[in-house]
Amino acid sequence: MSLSLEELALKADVSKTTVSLVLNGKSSIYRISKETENRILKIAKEHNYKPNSIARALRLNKSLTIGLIIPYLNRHFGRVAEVIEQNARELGYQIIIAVTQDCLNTEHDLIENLYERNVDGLILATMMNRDQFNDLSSKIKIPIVLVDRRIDGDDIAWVVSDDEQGTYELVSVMCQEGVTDIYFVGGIEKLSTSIDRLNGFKKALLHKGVECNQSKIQQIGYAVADGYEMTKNIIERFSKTPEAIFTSAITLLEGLLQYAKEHKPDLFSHTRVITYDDHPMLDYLQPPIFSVRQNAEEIAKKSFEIMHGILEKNRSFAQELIKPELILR
Amino acid sequence: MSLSLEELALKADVSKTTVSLVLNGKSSIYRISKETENRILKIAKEHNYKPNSIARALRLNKSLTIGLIIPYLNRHFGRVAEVIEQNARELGYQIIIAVTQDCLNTEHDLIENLYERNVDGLILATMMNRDQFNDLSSKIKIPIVLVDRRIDGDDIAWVVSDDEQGTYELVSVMCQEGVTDIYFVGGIEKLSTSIDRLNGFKKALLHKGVECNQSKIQQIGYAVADGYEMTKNIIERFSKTPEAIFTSAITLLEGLLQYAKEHKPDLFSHTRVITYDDHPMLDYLQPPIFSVRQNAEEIAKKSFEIMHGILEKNRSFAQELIKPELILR
DNA sequence: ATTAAGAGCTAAATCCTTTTAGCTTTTAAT
DNA sequence: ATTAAAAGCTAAAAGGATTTAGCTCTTAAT
Repeated sequence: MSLSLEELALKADVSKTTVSLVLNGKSSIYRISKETENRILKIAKEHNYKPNSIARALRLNKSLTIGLIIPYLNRHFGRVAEVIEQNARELGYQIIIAVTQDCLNTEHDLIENLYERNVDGLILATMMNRDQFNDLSSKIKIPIVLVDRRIDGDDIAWVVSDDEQGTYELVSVMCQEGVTDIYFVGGIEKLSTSIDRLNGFKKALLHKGVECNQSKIQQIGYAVADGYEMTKNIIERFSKTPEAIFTSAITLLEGLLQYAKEHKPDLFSHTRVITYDDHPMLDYLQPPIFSVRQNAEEIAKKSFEIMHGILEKNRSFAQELIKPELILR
Repeated sequence: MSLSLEELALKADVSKTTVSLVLNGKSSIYRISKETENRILKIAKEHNYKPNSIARALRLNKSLTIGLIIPYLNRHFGRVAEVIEQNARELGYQIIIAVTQDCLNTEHDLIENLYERNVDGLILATMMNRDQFNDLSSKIKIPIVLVDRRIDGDDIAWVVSDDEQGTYELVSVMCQEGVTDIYFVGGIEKLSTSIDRLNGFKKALLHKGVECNQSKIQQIGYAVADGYEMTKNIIERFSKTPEAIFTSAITLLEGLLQYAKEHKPDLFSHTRVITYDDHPMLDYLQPPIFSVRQNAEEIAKKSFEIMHGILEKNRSFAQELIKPELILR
């Protein structure tokens, strides 16, 4: 590494206290003379002095490090992570990423692990419910910002896509076209993403005067295989092919496509498919699949902004719904 | 945070030295009695003692943190990062991710930044050439493992996909079918990924007795827009539509698809398209696009393995070519 | 009874910064 | 000439772990 404060002090012929004060901009408060100040600054610059971040973290009890815990580093969360990282770095923070694979136990382990490793805050795409989260909050004395998946509560900070509204608008487009026999291919039931998307789905139908039949709703999980399974159920269980299927994540759409390719090549001639989440490759699929694009950049930006506000400007929690965008092809 | 060594020592009625020795498994070396040892272990367990990682890092000059610098957190690098993270965590390491956006200056800044932040090693998808890398190596006293992009050199550790072989095999499939009028849509020219893929490309043609015409080779960059541009060049510059186009990354394929959609909807009726990198959505595109799937998991695993070997088993550098897989649809 | 060896443990230094409390010297005021 | 205030700087502690050198007490040997 580079020089230490002490070595600088030696070269400048002052104490390390003086060097530290000068470099931390406290010269005037401590009446360090302009001359000494300049000498120190010059020497520090010449030697490209950088304070040892670990010693600093120990003394200040502040590591300038944020933990980011997400289910996967897939397209969506990869983009979220990328943007959080850039925003964080600009303000002097580092990001430590950890991946849960949507396993609650793993999530708990990772939180504990990062907490012990002295991160200053956690940004979390959680699987916890409210009780679990409250338990955690009482144990952990660093700020937490939820991302992508929210938990109801007046004092919980979160930034999520407006899943309900996005789904509502997308499904409404179908309804507008007279298509109301729509099946819901959903993810992990208890997550806010599922709850909100299902609510938006039902609302759109209701708005058209159609009560949603419970048998048209499936919720297994967010894996590709789950999408395959649910599609299979829909196709095989009902004699009539559906007018439309809504998949509530891009992975579920992948599962649907896989099933269709293997067992139902003519699916698209009878059935419209729409999906939450967008993907550029959808532009090249026949027939066109309408989608809802989440604004990953904005989600990322806001979530770090809130974290930063809590850490440095002692703002308190905040909640943000980020508008997604309809993509009609 | 949890208790400190000192507080534990107080409870166990011994010095903090003793506690430290016991917890670090040095009881017998320092002749700590079984009785004392057990008492300390019990108390430590009861209070769920975890050493303060920052204090430890300061004292040991070892942060158990690895920096991972990659161009983007896209599908490929996202998966690589995810697997590196999991492997690292199992062995007690954390990963700090930073993203260069394929900008050399950013890369330099990030390396410096992570180095100052006391990472123990760097895993790097670099844009540097050999001289730049040597410069860096002489300044930076931590191990570096290159990933995805290699730099020639006997003492440089890297793990990359066997780009030449993968491309050779893929292009050979076309040649086997009698298609030899193939265009190369390439990325950043000086990177090993480009050099190796181009070599594989040429080799496949040569093997079929076809000398590759320089005018069929384009190399701008790895962005989607670059793929669009190169496709445009190929289509507009030559009167005859090509028999086949090879895109050397999935982003470039996206650019091609975009151009085709906008300006050349019948491209696929005349032209075969093949690509480096795979993507599940390719399964659902018409016509089928052959591809080469990189083994991101293996690349990730090996690169952390090498890093870990250098850091803890004082092995030296190593180099690994990971076999990719042909996907013929 | 003295000495040597061994058992069992610990004081203090170290890693590098930050920060508090206070020291010495100069200048200004009476 | 004395005192008070200001100027300019620093010693030392703190943060929490690791590690070296060495202390004290017991036991065994002569």
